[in-house]
Amino acid sequence: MRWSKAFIPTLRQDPADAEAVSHRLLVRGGFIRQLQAGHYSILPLGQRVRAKIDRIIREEMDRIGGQQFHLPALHPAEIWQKSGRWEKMGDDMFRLVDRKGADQALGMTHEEVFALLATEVTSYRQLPQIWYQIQTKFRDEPRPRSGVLRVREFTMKDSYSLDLDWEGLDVAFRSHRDAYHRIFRRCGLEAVDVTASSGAMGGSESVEFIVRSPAGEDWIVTCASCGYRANRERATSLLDEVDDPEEQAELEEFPTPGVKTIQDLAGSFGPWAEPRRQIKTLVYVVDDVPTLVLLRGDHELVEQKLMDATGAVRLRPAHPDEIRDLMGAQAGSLGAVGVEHLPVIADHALRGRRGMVTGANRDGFHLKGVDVERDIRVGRWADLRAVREGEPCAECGAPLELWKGIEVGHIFKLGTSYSEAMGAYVQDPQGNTRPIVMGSYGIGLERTMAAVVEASHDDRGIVWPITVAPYEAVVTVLRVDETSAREAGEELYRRLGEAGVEVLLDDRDERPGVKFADAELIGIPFRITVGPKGLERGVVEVTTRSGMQTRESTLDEAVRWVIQQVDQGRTLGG
RNA sequence: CGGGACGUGGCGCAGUUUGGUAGCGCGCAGCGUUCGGGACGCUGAGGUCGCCGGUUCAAAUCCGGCCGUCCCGACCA
Repeated sequence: MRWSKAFIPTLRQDPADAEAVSHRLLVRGGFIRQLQAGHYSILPLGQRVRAKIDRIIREEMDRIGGQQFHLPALHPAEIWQKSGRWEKMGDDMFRLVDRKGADQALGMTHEEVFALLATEVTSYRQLPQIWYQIQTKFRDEPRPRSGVLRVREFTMKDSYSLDLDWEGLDVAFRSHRDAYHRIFRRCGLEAVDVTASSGAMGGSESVEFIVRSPAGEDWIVTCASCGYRANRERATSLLDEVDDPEEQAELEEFPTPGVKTIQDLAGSFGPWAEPRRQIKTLVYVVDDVPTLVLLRGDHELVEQKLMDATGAVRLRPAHPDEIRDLMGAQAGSLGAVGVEHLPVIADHALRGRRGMVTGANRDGFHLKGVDVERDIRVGRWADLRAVREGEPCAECGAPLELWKGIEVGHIFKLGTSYSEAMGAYVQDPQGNTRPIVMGSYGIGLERTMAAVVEASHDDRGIVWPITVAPYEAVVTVLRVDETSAREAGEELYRRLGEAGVEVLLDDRDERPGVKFADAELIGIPFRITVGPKGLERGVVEVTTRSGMQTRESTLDEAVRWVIQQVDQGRTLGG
């Protein structure tokens, strides 16, 4: 491609709306443009990058026996009603009505459609199967953000495994896990697999692939000592020693005027009211049922854990007026002591605690001497609290680390819920009819592209790994008005192209600074610079984008070297 | 959905407080001089000031409503 003919709209200044590095650089470099919040046009450079990621994914999916499909993006409501997700997906699903008045949905994921196709698999002899597609997904995200990291319309590789039994699913799950590691490694990413919550997907077990980045939205807990790693939605840690008083204390109400927060209370009274001696009482509406959620005063709730523990589909904090109606007091003076009319779910950290402090359900009053088991009717115990940095690992006791990352992939063990819902059964060797055991596996392509930028850039711009770079080399011609330079550039361009190198010829009539800055911004791995001055001495320059080292060589040697480097680089991680 | 900020040529911004001719830098077009790290001169094109309504002799500017975008919190590839 000749740069003079290419549509590569680079920007000299950072776009005003872009905060995240990948957003900033992908817009500045002319890879993407926004149409509306959460919807981006992929420009030619971005398309080339995505096509490379697409290809790597297909190679690795095919390697584990995957077969590629292409399914509709518009679905009849019936299939979603059948699986129960027409309701469950709520506002996240784009819905529309066709001219006949039939309800339609834009696909957020394709368990239903694939399970429907799986009804044509009728014998265990046809199993296992791995089916996949690379296709557009639509999710009406409440808050799209960070450029292409979180959008409402995106390309996903989704695959589905079909097996006779759970042992088969284990195999499919493991091969996907291995394939995902290869995919991300080939994209130049270091992705960590962590145990995660299954969320709206349902199922028994799930693993996320996370790339470390400050632009990420997931908090990850890892242990350097034993290798434990989990999303904070699932992570646990050891609790510190409890130093409650031995003897039973009397329950006693005491005035706490003006006290609204855990901190207020701790500050106004002695050590017996410190946060870890308090019971935090939250009111949540769990699938329309108001519920008290209890945590230790210094602990923070993870809402996903509450959803997982209750199996809830919808969860929200109660509104202030609801709280007043239910509890007779405002947030700040709430407690679960004596509460009979609401379900109470409590975090494990409160088990067996005594001498605790909590709200009295009377504004300006609290209770002390609370014995959790004696005074509170806990309907259910669960792990609800957020792990904090430095807490001891539950496996080995070493201090845990907490960091932010981007979720580029997620794999789920689904089980039989979708096959049962859609009627996908096979006969086993004994002639019994059994539901197909399914797994579901996803990778976000544009998000992967953005994650690469997040992980690989410098103050000049993007540093693409060769495997996903839009072009592998750029020939930068200085002084296109000078015949010698122009002809040498054309020759380099031709020879590299003939050798199969994806090469861009910067034949624009621009000053050197502009050309260098653009080539570095869009992150082409190798640059050959041709100018009249060098040519007088018979040399060109070869610059490596990562590290920005430059060396002089003859034209022949430069061609040879770049071809060799590209060949080597393409096999990265493969 | 809660909180904050913003909306003025393709991009980045000033002008709004105190109503009165729509401006700057970059980019773009033409010509010339330059050109191995984002050149310079001259000439020129390009704007419903997010939208609707109100106040006023007069609105980018004041008032009301709506829409859009970004950031922070709850959701996911």
